[in-house]
Amino acid sequence: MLRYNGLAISPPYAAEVGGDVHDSWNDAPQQLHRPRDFVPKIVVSSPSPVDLAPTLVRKLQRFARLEAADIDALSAISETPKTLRAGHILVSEGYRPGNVFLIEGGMACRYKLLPNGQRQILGFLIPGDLCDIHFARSGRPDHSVALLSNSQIVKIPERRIAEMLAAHPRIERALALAEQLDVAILREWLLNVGQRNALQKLSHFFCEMHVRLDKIGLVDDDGSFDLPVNQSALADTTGLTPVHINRTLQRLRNDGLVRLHHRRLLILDHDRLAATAGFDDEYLQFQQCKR
Amino acid sequence: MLRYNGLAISPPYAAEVGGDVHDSWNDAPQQLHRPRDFVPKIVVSSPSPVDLAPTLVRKLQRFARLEAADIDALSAISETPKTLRAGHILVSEGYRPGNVFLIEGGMACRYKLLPNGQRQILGFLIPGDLCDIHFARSGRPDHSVALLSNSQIVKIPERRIAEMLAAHPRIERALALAEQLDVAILREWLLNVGQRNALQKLSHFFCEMHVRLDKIGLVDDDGSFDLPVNQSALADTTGLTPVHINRTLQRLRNDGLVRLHHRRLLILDHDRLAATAGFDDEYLQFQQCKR
DNA sequence: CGGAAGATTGATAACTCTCAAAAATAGTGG
DNA sequence: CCACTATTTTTGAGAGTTATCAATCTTCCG
Repeated sequence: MLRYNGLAISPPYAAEVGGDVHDSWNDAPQQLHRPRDFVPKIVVSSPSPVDLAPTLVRKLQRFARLEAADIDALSAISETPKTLRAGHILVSEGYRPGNVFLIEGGMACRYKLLPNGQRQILGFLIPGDLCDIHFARSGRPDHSVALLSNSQIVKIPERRIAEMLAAHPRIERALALAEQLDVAILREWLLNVGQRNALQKLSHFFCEMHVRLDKIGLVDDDGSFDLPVNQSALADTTGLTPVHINRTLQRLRNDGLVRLHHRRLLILDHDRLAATAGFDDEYLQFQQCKR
Repeated sequence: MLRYNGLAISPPYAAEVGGDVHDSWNDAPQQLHRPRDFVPKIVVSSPSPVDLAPTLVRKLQRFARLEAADIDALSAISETPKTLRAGHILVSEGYRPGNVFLIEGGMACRYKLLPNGQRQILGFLIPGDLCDIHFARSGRPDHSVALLSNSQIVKIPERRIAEMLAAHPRIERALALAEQLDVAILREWLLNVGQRNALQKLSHFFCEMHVRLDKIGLVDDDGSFDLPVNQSALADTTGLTPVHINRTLQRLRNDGLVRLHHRRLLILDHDRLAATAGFDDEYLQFQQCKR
């Protein structure tokens, strides 16, 4: 039952169990294992002063009709992103971050650890996602956030966020709605982990990431996208075991549904994948401004 | 794997699979099974005009320092509660409710259904809980809410809620924080269902309900409280099977930890229960105004 | 090339599920 | 108030999915 053997818990997470990371922004990368290169496939954002936080603006426009002043404000709070390495811990459970982080490129995940080292991944943060308005405003975070790949991260001081929200109610509303979507995803995950079998869990996760990344233009024409996870991370996402993930992955591969190689997922037959998952993207369609 | 045999899905839920309930406020009770009496043990609220929505005010005061005007506003929107029967569906997935419901007494649960009838319970609503600000403001609900026991429910039109929130930012903030707590609970549930074994899952759920109900004064001196669930509901809460819940419950009982009788849970040894669950109530302590 | 992390495989165990039936409990109606 | 019925709880046996353990192979990076 316990799984604290170096497989499930990669060094950066294990290190944190007794750690006391506060603001690791300028730290040298913490991970002991080899860093994986972040290959910005679609978003080739070498951010220029005129095009700051493009991912955030694009995302929020799905939830509210932003005006020029709003977009200016968003640009004003967005510093140039900094590239942090895979394994970097943005938010550590119990320690008030004091900052909000914006994922400009790359990927991160929320997770909780059990005292014995078991890890449950609670969600994935993709470009445009903010982490975390509420950590900053209230209490200590009840979970941690770490980078899955080398990622471009914008750090925004808590105070500037607060000022912006106060001055721009449309942004505040858009963020609140965006968060509602995150909660809807969380609910679907509970259903996924609680009720479906291994094959369904894994394929459902793949379908969800496909839809989410497709919305922000990170899926290639051939239906492939970056998914910087190893099989342990998939295990901690679905509540399964790395070994069982391996075997389930093989089934999906042999059935001609997906291929996961070089931290990229290729969906070969989207319809059949969705069918085996029992996937219905309705819960992801929550947004105010449909186009 | 499938479980659509009358055990897991009680009639009211099964009936809803193909149903189209919108506003069932004045409907005759929908459930086919025998209604369970709601015995208001602690809250003996025969609500008088001067003491409306006491549960909501008390709850929100945990999250913000409300002033007299705020409390007046809360009283103003609160009609006299109506007693609805166990099984009543307050919110039905996909159908915009148009109202917000306040649980004044009794208990309800959020849940999602799979096409084959499997049900995952997503959370419990206890007195003082509101359901659901966000359903009203945006999109269609992605899950349903049903009463677990005969309950006293206040119906509040969407528009009145919106007006109140606009006029009383402290209330809005308190509600937002209250919702953050709900999300923290949801995250802990995902950890629970994903990573713990049957014994831990069940005892963790019991610990959580104990803390939540204790905060609002619904736990007796002897450590017992109303928990209007059958073993199928516990199964759908934890992602287990009714049969396995039964056996796990027996273990807890034989170990002298809890007794569940007449829809009341008696915790015999709180410390040992928390120990077997690996329960840490930190995630439930999220609140702005500690006293 | 060397070493570490990750993926894969095989054998075995364990937890949890399924099925089916019996016992107990609670609400219904005469 | 008692019999009657539906629901819920309990039990047993057996099956199945998933976990565990341990070794090997592969890949990646320095």
